[in-house]
Amino acid sequence: MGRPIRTRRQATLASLAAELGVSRTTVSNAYNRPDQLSPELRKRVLDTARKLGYPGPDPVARSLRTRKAGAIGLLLTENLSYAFRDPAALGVLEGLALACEDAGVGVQLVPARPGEEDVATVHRAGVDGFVVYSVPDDDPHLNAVLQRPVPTVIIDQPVLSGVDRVAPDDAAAMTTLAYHLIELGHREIGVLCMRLSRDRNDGFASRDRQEKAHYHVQRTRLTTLAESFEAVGVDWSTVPVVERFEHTLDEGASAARQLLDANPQVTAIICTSDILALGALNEAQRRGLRVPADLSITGFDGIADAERAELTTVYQPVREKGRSAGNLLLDPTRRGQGNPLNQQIITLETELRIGKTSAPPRTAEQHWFGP
Amino acid sequence: MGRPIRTRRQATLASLAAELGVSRTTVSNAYNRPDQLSPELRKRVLDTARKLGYPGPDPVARSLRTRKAGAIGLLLTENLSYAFRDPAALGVLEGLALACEDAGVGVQLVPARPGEEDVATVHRAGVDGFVVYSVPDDDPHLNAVLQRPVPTVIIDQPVLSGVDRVAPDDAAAMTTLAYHLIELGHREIGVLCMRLSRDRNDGFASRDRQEKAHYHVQRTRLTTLAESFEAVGVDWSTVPVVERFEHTLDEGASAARQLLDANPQVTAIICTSDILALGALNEAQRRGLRVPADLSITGFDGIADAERAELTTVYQPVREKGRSAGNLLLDPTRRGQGNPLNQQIITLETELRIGKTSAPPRTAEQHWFGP
DNA sequence: CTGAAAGCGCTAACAG
DNA sequence: CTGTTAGCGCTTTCAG
Repeated sequence: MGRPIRTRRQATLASLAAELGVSRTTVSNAYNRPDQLSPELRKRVLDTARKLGYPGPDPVARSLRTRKAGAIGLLLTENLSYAFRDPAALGVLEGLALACEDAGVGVQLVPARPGEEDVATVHRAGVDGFVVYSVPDDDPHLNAVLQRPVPTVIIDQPVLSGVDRVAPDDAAAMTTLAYHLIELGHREIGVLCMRLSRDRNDGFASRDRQEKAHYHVQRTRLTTLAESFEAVGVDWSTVPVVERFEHTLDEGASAARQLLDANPQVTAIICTSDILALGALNEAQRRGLRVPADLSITGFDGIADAERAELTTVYQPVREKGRSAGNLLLDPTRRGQGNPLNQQIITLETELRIGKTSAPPRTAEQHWFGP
Repeated sequence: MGRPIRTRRQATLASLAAELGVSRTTVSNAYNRPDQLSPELRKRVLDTARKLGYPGPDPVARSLRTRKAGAIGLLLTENLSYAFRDPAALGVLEGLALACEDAGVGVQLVPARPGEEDVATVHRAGVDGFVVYSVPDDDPHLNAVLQRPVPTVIIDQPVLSGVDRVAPDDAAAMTTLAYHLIELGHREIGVLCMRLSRDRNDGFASRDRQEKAHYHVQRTRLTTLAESFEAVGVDWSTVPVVERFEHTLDEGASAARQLLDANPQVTAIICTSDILALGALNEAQRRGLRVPADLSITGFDGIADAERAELTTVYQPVREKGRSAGNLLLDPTRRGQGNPLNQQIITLETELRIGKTSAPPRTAEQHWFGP
């Protein structure tokens, strides 16, 4: 028999059908609807398939026909190395993967390089929907996703008309945290935050920069903080806010160093993430500052390491964020998306977790509002 | 104009061409080969596209035509929650993602539920290749992947004829580690290992079970260990090996507890992963055992937390594993895969890292082989 | 620079 | 239970 030996993918559903002398439908049914043909015939089909080296229906062709790719795309901020090191981001990814796994749907990480205009990757992704997580609100990739005629869920992004959204109430959470510190008596504070925009600025962030930040979460946390403290008479323009582009313990430490060098009077450092706070903790220790006696430090996110360190922080259910987003996307009852009237906004609960890194400042009198 | 308002995806390349009065080729070129038509015409095409709500060429149809999906599939062991919590697995994922990002290719996490025979997810994944990482060697999903007519790279799996493979030399690494302990004088040892097969067995693992383990890495590490110690007169059948299905610090601790309760005489616990070792460290501390004075503990992998704890361990470049696998898959010069003669086997370097958790046993004389 | 022709490989009615 | 008929939406020679 002169059949080619190693020319893969020479066999196709049609050629198999021809070889067998049956119709394409029958072969298709052998794979997709076993109940639609006799077991014997099915066996014959499958056996011949094996003999011919036919690997089963081509997934892409099937997707084109059925209009289902069997995967959803995940658009993450910038370099993946960051995403894979950040526990909060990982939690989201895990939650999403779990939801998709339950539905037998794949999760495709769509490469989205920062600077490049290679929005093409978004256009080329064969997926049934997108989840967009924590990208700057002016990211061209986000725009490209919105262009695609598939349902999209955004996580931790500003509300967009007609687009489902999952996020905690960052503003409320931050307000609660702020008042925790305010009630303890802190008025001289400093802030550490993550990158505010796509351009790198490792150092103090002006109020203008804070308000114009393109990372929605950071912007919200900062402006909420400002409002809370201004409500009790603190002039926000005097509050030092140090920004870091990279999100690591070391950068948190160096940011704290920069902050404390310039503002030794601060009694509390509020960080917009646990990672930064943990780094700040290291720096405090290095300087011989006792926490919380000499300095209070707070985080945000509630990652495992924070709990271990008994950090005062805001816990947010990161895994739940991913899972909700996945469920929203996969929910078969929610057809007709893109319709503003049918938009879902899911707000997740957060929880202030008071650890051992916050206490009244040494010199200030306390302001108790309670009994 | 009676155009439907919200019936998404009504516009197609063909309808756009018709509307414009040009050929489909021209429209296609407007998107894929801008240099093949005048800027004016291109602009007109794009403008009309926007007006008609045409979102650009359909990715799936394009994939069918070009025979390129623009993504590679990743088959991971079992539940993702495990993969996303294990630093070694994450390193692999990160490395792979990095390599793919550089090539503008997506990474699709293919859901592969443990027990289920839902190999369908593998058959349905529209990808240009697969990376398989650390699944049991009898996993049906692996088989399904091998069936697909696309290139595949396996990581940390037994060598398979004609399939590219990336892995460290686990045997050599474990031998080196074993001799480190042997030279220190340890003869009474115990072992903690990860799951050996798909069936759960939290407890002692018989030698038979060790040798028949379906997780290649675990099997290799254990059998190598056995050989090394038998070479210096230790009867391996007397060496307690405790297995754990879940891979967490707590399970490591509980495994150590089980081991030490039954075998208080051991002077060293060798763990097949850092996580287990770190858990064992916790348990030692809980019992008031000093490490390494009273008990030596070693890990395997070289994750960040191990370094922080100054654990004696074997470092392996996990990120590099993922990256090499990705590069192998994406290398355009390596066509004609599946050919045994063209098979690539990449062996990664490992490094014994002696930390502060290994020292001579208290009571034994030391056996120096050196000067 | 543009168009016509020819499928990529498959599934989904709808009849028989 | 099986076959016929029609595309899914796109790219790509190859001529003009």
